[in-house]
Amino acid sequence: MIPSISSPKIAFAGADHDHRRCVAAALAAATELCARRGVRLTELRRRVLELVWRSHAPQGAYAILETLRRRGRRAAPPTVYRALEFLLAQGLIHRIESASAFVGCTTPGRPHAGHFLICSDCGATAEVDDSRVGSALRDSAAEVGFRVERQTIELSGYCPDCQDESLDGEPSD
Amino acid sequence: MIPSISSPKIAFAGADHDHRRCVAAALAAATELCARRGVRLTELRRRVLELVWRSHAPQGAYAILETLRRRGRRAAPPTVYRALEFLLAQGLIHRIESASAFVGCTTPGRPHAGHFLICSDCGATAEVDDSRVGSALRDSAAEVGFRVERQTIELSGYCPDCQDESLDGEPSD
DNA sequence: GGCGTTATGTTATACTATAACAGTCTTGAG
DNA sequence: CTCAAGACTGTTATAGTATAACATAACGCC
Ligand SMILES: [Zn+2]
Ligand SMILES: [Zn+2]
Ligand SMILES: [Zn+2]
Ligand SMILES: [Zn+2]
Repeated sequence: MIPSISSPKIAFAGADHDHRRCVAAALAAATELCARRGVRLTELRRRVLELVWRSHAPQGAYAILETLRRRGRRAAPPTVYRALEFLLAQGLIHRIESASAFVGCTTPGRPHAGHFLICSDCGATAEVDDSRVGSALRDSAAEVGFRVERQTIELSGYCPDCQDESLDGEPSD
Repeated sequence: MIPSISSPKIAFAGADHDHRRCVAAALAAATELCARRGVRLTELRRRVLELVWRSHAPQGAYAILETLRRRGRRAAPPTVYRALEFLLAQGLIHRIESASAFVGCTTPGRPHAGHFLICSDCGATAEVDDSRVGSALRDSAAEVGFRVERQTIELSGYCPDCQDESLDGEPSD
């Protein structure tokens, strides 16, 4: 195994990527998925999903609310939280506990239990599903007789882009 | 491998254990540690630590506040949060992000990055430090060029005691 | 169109956490 | 011992996150 020079796996969307494609793909997948399941991706839910996908950094509920209002929609906290609740239930978004914020799911459609890499600098978040992590956790839990139902795995640190920048002389603060 | 009959590792304090010993041990360790580091485990901080250790279930800041007040101490939210901040900095407690609550550290004294098993039924929480999990996560992050600074790993599910109970006929909900 | 169900609007409130400043206690230098 | 600097705590106010409860509106089936 010679991983040294080979390009790393892609996990973080580059700073230059065409994000409109991300959003469009997420909305298309959500539309298809909800249709297949016979649940309603209403206009409000679609707009909230779109705002969650506004960036790859987790979005707070009140930031979403604020934007909805600026765009002319009547909205209060329950408006947003109910939409988020629906999107969570459908597996279209995830909640980042350590940030009290929400991020779009990159592989909706089937159950999956991955983990998140969250850049402390730019906020960019990558969703990773690594079987080694899952099995290590399952083994570890099984050894003490614990039955796992839900997992929250969030690693904070620095994404490739922000590590590079810190070399360029920007005082890390 | 025949794990069936062999007793599992101990991670969860049994429902019957003498919890006063847990508290006493935690306070003693904290006293010793703070003395060695030259930081002050004041009366308030000690009392807050004791209240965090009131149970193996994570304790909310406002529950601690409430108890402090009932016991006659003048206290407001900052009183508690400042003490919790100190205890976190000294590694005497951990914050459970998915519960916005705090739990005593079972192995204070040196840096460690383990994970938590949290019973959805009784709340009991076990702190586990499994090298396989750590290395799986580190490998996984390294492959995508992510530099990990902090990790939040919280597994929700059912502890051995509560799995047993659910078999005893108690309707699961 | 009537009607049950689902979704959204609206108001109020609970829960979690921190800012800002004042007063008190501890500690060590002189 | 005294006092000044720093650390700790008290106090008030407010920010940020989330939900309860009830009213109204939209949908979808008959
Ligand atoms: Zn993108
Ligand atoms: Zn970054
Ligand atoms: Zn105990
Ligand atoms: Zn339990």
